[in-house]
Amino acid sequence: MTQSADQVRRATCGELTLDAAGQVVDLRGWVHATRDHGGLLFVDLRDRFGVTQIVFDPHSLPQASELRSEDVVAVTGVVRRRPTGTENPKLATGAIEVGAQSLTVLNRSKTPPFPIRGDVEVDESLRLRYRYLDLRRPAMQRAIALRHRVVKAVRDYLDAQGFLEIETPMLIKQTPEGARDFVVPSRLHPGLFYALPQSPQLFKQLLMVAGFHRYFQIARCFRDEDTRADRQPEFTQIDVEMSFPTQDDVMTVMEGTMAAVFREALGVELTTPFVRLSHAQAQAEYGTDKPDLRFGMRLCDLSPAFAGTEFKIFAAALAAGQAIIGWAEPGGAARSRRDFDALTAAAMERGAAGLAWVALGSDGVKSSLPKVALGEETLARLRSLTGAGDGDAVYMLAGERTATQTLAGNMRLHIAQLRGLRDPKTFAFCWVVDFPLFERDPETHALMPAHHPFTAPAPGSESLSGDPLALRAQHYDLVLNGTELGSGSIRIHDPQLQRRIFELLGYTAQQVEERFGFLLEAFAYGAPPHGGIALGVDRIVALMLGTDSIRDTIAFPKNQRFQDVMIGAPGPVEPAALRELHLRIDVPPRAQT
RNA sequence: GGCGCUGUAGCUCAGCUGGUUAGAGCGCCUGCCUGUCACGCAGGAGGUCGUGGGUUCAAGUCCCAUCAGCGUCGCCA
Repeated sequence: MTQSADQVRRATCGELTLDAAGQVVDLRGWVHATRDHGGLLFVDLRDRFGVTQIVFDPHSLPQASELRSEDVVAVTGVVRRRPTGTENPKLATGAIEVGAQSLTVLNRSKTPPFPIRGDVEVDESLRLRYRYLDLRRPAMQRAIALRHRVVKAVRDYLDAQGFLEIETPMLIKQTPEGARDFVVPSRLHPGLFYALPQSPQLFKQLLMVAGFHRYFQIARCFRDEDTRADRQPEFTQIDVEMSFPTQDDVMTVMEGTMAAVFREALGVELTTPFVRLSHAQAQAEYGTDKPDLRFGMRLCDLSPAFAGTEFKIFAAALAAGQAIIGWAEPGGAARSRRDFDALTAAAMERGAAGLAWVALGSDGVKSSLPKVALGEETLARLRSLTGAGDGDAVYMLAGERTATQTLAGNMRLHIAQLRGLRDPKTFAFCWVVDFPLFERDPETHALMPAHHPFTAPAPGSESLSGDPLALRAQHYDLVLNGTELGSGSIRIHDPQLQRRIFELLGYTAQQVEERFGFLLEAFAYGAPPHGGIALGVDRIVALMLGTDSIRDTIAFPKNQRFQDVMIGAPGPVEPAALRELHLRIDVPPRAQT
């Protein structure tokens, strides 16, 4: 009965087909399901590669009746064609089964706290508590495998384009600007601290100074910010930097990278080059700097259509120098009064004073606007400006231009959501370019970089003269389906220009020397013009999966409060460790958990 | 830190205006079953109703506090 070792083939649970019929195989895996028929026992054996049905004869292998879900076993047996009519087309291995000759239980499993089979919704905190079991479930197996293929496609593509993958340090120095740093005490240098990198930004620029020409890294980044739904204290970026590029060069490389990623990992062909929008155009037509281009409903300025209007609210807004922003919803005329009221309420929840609408129904025009405001001429202009036709609805919001565009952009997304236009299987990429170089902090009114202070001004803005807010930057964002995947820029390589930027941002010469002296010094030794970008891996994978949560793309994520409930992190450290580090804990009692 | 939603069996959930012994499906345990694959059939175990206090003759249900989870806003140059 027993086979000698060289006749037994090790196989995975996903590979056996009719071609293997007659072979004696050795399968190892987890007990996925058992179906005990008394005189006959079926066990679905599972590993990462699939599921294979094992058939036991309980008379010859009585211990098979003891098998339970998630036990780990080794089975040898003969691959055979299933009896006609009992094939399972849902299974890749469904044409065959393995008639068990021997069974070894390698390890028993307790009953799992939630089902491994199927994609049953389970409370996320429980999943994270038992992440190693959650990861066995099909959805997470798919997600982690997809993530692997994404990263592999990035490496393969960039390698072929002449990029070198270079690691940069995790223990670096605190930078007072930007997000809060995670901090690591130094034992050898009492009282001093390392910081974990928020990104490898300065190191990749130094790698360009070092002449590596094209660098990338799948880089872990750390930010000690407050919690947010779609945020993790550590996350992963595809970090890229190039020497001597134009903005277009960087964008072209990233378009190729994304095309390779979607082709290799998902089997989806992207159309390149991606759509490019100026920052101003994105704001005007979509009310955001990360537009969702899966659907239309572009915003437009309807102020001209209401010049001289008798509708007091619009007239007052226009007189105050404000704008009327509108957009058309195809098919929107079919909405009921109740629908329009609900949309109005949604707009007001978002901060609008109200929402005006016009339904261009085939049986006549209905509107929230008074008749005096909707003459033939006004209607004609609404149609021509928004592109609305019969059967469509036009919406209008009045107020301060930028805020109203933002609000309208919000409502545009809301309506698209209601209509199911935000299809997770459609991938609409775009670039947003021509960003301003600086913004003003709304509270302190301090000038701050729109991207970061290493971003080069656009041609025409290099002199840094005039209104700083009017300066443009060689800064570009990659956006997918209304989500920002990442930001990049051409960097400053001229130490004089870099110093002037720091100066404009309000740094003293001493601060610049302390924080960025090494960078400016490096630039003094023949720094090549350079530029790059960083894209969020977690987000890319989440969008490819159609999930809202980047936690579903990370094997061992932190929960919403940035804790790992499985290993219990963060946790206290031994008093001896604190003494060695010359640290004393001084936590107010209420802040202790 | 603010606001909102949710905590009932191992899991997913139901439980009305307060009223007998708190239910369902799945899972788990036992038995039966030779072609199932969401196997079937019969039986069974399993609950401090998040925690503490209050109102009431009576609280899973009402009130207060608190903890936890989720979501959201501030924050993320």
